[in-house]
Amino acid sequence: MALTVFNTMGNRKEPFVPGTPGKVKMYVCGVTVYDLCHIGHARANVAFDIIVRYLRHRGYDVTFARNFTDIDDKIIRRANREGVKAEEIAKRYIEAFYGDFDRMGLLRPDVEPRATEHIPEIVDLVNRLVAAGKAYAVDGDVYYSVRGFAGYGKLSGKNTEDLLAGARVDVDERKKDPLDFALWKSSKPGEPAWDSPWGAGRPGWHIECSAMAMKHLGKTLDIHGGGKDLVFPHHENEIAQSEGLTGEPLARYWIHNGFVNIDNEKMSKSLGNFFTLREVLAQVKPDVLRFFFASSHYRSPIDYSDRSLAEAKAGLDRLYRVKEKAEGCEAAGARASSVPDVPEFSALRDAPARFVEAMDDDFNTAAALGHLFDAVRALNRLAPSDPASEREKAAQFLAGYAALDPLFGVLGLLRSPAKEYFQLGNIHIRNISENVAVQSGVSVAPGPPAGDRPGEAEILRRIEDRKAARARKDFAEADRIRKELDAQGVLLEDSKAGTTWKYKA
RNA sequence: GGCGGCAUAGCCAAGUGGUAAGGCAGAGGACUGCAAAUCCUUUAUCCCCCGGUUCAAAUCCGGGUGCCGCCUCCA
Repeated sequence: MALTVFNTMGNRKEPFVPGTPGKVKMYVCGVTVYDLCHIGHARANVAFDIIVRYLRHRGYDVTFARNFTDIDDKIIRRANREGVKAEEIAKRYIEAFYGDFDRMGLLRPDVEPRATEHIPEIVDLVNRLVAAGKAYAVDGDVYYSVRGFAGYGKLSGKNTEDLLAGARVDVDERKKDPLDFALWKSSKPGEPAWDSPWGAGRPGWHIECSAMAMKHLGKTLDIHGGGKDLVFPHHENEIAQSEGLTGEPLARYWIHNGFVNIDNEKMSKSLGNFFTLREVLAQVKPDVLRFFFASSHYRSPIDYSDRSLAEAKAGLDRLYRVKEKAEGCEAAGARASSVPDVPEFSALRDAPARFVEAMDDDFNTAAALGHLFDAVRALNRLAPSDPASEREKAAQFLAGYAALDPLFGVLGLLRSPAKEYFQLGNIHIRNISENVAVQSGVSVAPGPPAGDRPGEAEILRRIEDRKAARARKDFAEADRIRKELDAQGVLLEDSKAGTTWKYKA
């Protein structure tokens, strides 16, 4: 079986064949650091995180690069508004980015180039484009001549005539052609600036990616990714810049993720209908968001709502319950044996192969999850109600779980111990987000009233009380205690091995 | 105006020619002192509508309808 990916270039699925067998050079467009990340950014980054994890699972040696755009008009505007330096804004939001995305369990890229650290490479690239007659300088600005690049529009399926007809932007008089775009922008007094052959200025938005991709990964990438909104003009322009110079394809495969919608409309800064990652993480654990993203295909739009998050949480709970049981078996001293070779457990035994089959089909995480749930049902049949006394079942259960664990890992799920997932309140999370909110001047929706819940010591004491009541068959008292805790957001669960507890929401 | 995508049960969501995965919610049963969890059974005679191709279509073709995205900074 072969991995196939949907290539935006050509709009179809193709067998995945990297330039060098076994190696994948991947560049994903990162964020412009002028504000906190929203869940749209989260989706994009989770999508590519899963792609990287899967490619590695498949045995590829992946070099993953993702940039920070740390200089641009929006950063400068914000800096002016706050009366601080642009680099300070960039620094603040890069830190915030890590704060949010490390919690999401996103792999750190192997290379994380920043535009401001590649000015010489950018200037050099612009210089060569000018020398090649592909670009021209006017009053300190440098523009790319779109008409001089025959392939313009091949990624987005546009042609230059239609683009002109549909142009909604005021034409800059200094451009030779309305379609031309800036490679280098001259700076106004007080703006961040770097020296260049055309005077003081800063890079245009698109050129940094061309320069950085070329420097760190070479002329042709295996995968170039980003959100759907980057197809035009960003990636189209990158192609013009890079291929205009090298004459070789910028990327073999172009992968673009779909949007997060709110009420069926694209979530975006300009529409104002967005939630920051931070707000969301104040209310649900990072895994819940990851599960939510993984339950749809990465190219489909997904509608974000309280309900969809709640459903994601319910589904994820089911998976964590399996992990909880595995931890229970381990704690009881069981060691993995093997899954019984009978048809009843075929879904479990076949899970790794089915998972790969689904993921090979353009990273179909939704189908892959379906197979994992099938496997979980089979695995639950092996679950011992008391691991300490059912040694054989416990050993078989552990064997089954061991087969699934790496697959969950590919999706970045079940990263926490189950005890933590079920028993950790999110008080600490609220504190973190509130602190950062103060720093960045961004409001954060209050999380659930986690502070009202009883702590572990208190809960264990009540469990002991209830145990005593049950021992003397005083079920009215036992039920009263359980209901009381239930009302406080704590769920008690009895089993042969004893009583355990979980926070409900 | 140009280009592209989507429409599957109460909700979410896979499925691109062979007779509807999975999750959530719901119903019944088993287990349990009772719950919860778990297991078993069950919930779309049918995949927006109308034509067509085919032995066979949710899946292909044509025509509608509805929704969305890009064409402007944007994951």
